[in-house]
Amino acid sequence: MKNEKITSRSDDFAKWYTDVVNAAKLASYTSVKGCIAILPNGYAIWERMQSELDKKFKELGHVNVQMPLLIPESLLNKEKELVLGFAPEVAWVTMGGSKELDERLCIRPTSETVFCDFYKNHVKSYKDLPMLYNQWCNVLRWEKETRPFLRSREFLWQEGHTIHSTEEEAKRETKQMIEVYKWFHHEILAIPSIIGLKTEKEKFAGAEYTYTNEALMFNGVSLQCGTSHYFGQKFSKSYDIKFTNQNNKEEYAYQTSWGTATRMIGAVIMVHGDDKGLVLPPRVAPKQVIIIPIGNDEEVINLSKQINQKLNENNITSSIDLSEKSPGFKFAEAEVNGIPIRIEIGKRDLENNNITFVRRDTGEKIIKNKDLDLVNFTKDLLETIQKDMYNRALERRNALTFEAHNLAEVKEIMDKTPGFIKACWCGNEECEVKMKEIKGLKSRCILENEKLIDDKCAICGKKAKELIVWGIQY
RNA sequence: CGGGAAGUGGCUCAACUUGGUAGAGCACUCGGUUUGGGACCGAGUGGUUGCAGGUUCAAAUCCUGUCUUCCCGACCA
Repeated sequence: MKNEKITSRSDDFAKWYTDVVNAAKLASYTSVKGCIAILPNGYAIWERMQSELDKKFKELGHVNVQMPLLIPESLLNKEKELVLGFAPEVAWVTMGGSKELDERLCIRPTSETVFCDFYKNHVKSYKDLPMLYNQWCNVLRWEKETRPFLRSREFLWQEGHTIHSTEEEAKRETKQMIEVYKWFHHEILAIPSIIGLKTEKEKFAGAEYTYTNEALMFNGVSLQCGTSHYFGQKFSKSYDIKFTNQNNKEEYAYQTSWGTATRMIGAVIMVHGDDKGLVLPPRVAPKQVIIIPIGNDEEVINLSKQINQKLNENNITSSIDLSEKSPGFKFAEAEVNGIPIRIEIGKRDLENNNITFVRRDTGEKIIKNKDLDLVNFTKDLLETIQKDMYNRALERRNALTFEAHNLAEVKEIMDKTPGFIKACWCGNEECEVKMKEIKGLKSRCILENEKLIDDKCAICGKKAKELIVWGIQY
């Protein structure tokens, strides 16, 4: 008897998604709209993501700091474009105890302003630069429609804020960090994302330009998974951040910021999950192996414990399910939780000198002699699963990536399925607005290194300037 | 923010139309038998019906407001 029903992914994708979040115990709703409780299973995934990203950030010279949660209104107001961009979704603190505050404080939706305020007082000389700061924190944005992980009001993220003495160095940082996000998605999350510039209309408020990392979910809907912004001297001029350069002249500093959030957990679910629940890529799985002994036979339990210990001693995260549940229950639970490899050991195996490996991604059962080279076999299998998951996701993305040469073709594609649609664009915002009329299509990003597929804009027919990937988004 | 649906033990739902003081399955606890795809038998624990107010002798049930969730749309740095 099933106690956790998961709606089929093909019947109702949205329902399937929330069913998986619940069944895998990743998050739970709370009494505040858009503020979810991230449960141990969900948080463990976030910790794996943090640990991989944090390591990479530090390798590249970044250090972690923690800035305040509250931002005085006057400070926020210094950068006009940023204020205009964020104003509709900012929450305010107006009272301190029972006393009304002289100046209201905003709960950070992002921390450019606070970092600028800090840099203003701490950047004196070119010798102080660059400062490569990052913080792991929560932010609050008063979203109207919320969904667990994908769009919540409060969410966890990291925001890097760097400040440099030259334009060139800051631009290099911007590009480098979007490449980090791409690397992370491809190598760790097994998600074949694409990166490119946002159009003027879609870029971050206050940025000179924005790079984005865009992933395609199983149902063909896009999800922005990480952005990296080049600010040039825009913020440093608004916040008066000057340094003395090598020629003893005052100069405004050059800045960047980049961030990615718990939304990536949603991406992992929607790219890899199936009707049985979550499927985790081994490199981000908090538990890579679960051992399920069948029956209470002493020999079975002992062998299970030995295997568990050996795997853990060799940097494979393994655990053993010794609960009183029936084997079938344990199998189903391991599946809903997305654990990449399940090892089954029962009397039947022992009699034949076997242990059974089961892949979560394919369901394939692999029966091996129990004297196999356990550690190397498991490591290889985990790598195979990681690679296969990436390739399947890539195949799916390719199958949902289309080219269109005019609006009629765009409509025809969208009538069948959403996806990434490559089409040329003249650079005019009016054409973006027009495209949006087709089921809400927006430009995801500009493809920089691909040849134009047309010399005309697919929307207005004027001279094409860019090749754009269009899509609908979460 | 507009349109629609729904909130009843941890979960899924019944009782609501026709007001009379809440019931089932699963989960949980205990005992026993089991264990290769979500085990079985027996005995228990647990809710005053999202929240607030109103009508009434009496409200899960009728009315008003509000909050939360889901779907569609708008918005989404």
